[in-house]
Amino acid sequence: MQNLLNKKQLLTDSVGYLLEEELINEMSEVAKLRETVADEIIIHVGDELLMIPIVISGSIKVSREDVEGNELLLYYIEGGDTCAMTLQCCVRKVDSQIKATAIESSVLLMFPVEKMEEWMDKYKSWRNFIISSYHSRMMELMETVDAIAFMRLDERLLKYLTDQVKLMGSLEILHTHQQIADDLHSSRVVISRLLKQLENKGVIEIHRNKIILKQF
Amino acid sequence: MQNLLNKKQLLTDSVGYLLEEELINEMSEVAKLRETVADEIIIHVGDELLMIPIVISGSIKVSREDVEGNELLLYYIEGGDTCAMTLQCCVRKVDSQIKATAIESSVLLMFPVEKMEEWMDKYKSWRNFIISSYHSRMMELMETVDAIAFMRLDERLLKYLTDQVKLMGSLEILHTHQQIADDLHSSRVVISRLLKQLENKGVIEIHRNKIILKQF
DNA sequence: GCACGAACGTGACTTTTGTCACATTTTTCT
DNA sequence: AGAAAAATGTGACAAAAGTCACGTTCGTGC
Repeated sequence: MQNLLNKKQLLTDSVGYLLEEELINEMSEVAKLRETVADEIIIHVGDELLMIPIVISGSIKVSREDVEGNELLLYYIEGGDTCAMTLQCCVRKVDSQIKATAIESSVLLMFPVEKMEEWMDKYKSWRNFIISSYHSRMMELMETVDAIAFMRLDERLLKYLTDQVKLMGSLEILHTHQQIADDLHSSRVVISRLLKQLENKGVIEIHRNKIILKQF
Repeated sequence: MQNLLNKKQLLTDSVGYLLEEELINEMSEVAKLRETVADEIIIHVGDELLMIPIVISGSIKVSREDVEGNELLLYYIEGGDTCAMTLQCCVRKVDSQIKATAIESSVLLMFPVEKMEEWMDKYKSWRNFIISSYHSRMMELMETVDAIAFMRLDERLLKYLTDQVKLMGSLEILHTHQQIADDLHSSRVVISRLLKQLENKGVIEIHRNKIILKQF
């Protein structure tokens, strides 16, 4: 019971301004709580998707990974949002095309597909929520396409750093050069080189496992 | 009256297997017919979106374009499909982020946003149609991301040519090297060079304004 | 303290892609 | 036919990014 009240509170705090109380109540009843630590992988490429997550707090990184292990960051999902794409993957019983990783300790609530489909019919607010989620993801994906297609790697790197700062609300980026290289689908050596250039320009400070953005 | 029956027929033929008759009837009443010739631009970047198209026949090319005139093909929309993204753009009164071009003479039916929102509440089949459209576009966008991020230009070029062949149902690709360069966001010289390599390998034949794919 | 591994720095070189300049061919328009 | 425009071919060069090899620094655990 405490648990149920707890879930309702989490939902009210994160998506209460979007969804009506009756729906929140229904959601509280079927939600499964999942807590993650930083760097925990939530969904692997090829996973069968049985439940759909809503992010309550924290941040999730969604990335693409091909057969050869190439990786590329697509977008982030923050508190109060969901990855609606998983819904259709679920319905169509398609395995996950993406990898989802918590980039900080996060709280998720997981919902069964059947309920989500039921809510689509029953609640207008839910429909708006899902469509809006699709739209946001789509826009973010377009931004990613823009970056890969039109920007040079040094520009993408700077964008990555500022995005990270905005997301985490801290000027300190706690990543190794290798991790950044993975997210941008580049190599460690190249990223180190470009970071050094940014340091020489006075834009960042490089420390072990940490980069500090000096001008924002 | 003839016109109305005509629209109903077009809708039945293209999306009749997805949407119920009552909805098709409603759609026929508000649809505006739009016919395009090949290479006609249907939506420019920055256009205010007032109506949402459903492609009845033909093929539409959706591409991204940034301020400096850089261009990149994102995906195609074929008969029986829609660009659901425009719906949300419409609702939120956001200007178009993409350019849509007919790649052959095509027939579209245009619908007002208000009706589309109304149908979202009223018809389950419409909801599925829209969600499914979002999902397909998302998947295609991911494939594009994969291509830009993980493939070399020669591989992307070959993929572009085979995609084109599949789409148009003809082994003859009626494009100039410049057009291909634009779609892939590269330069004419580079594309000419890579095409010549493909010709030397026996994969294609190069003619003026035309490329013939020899092995598929 | 020392060994070890992880993270980072760096020079030399290669591959991929883009750019420039100019030649050639084909089509279009008088 | 002849001029102009569009499409393509090509060599030389430059820039961006990736790769390789190896060195250095830093922190942890024994």
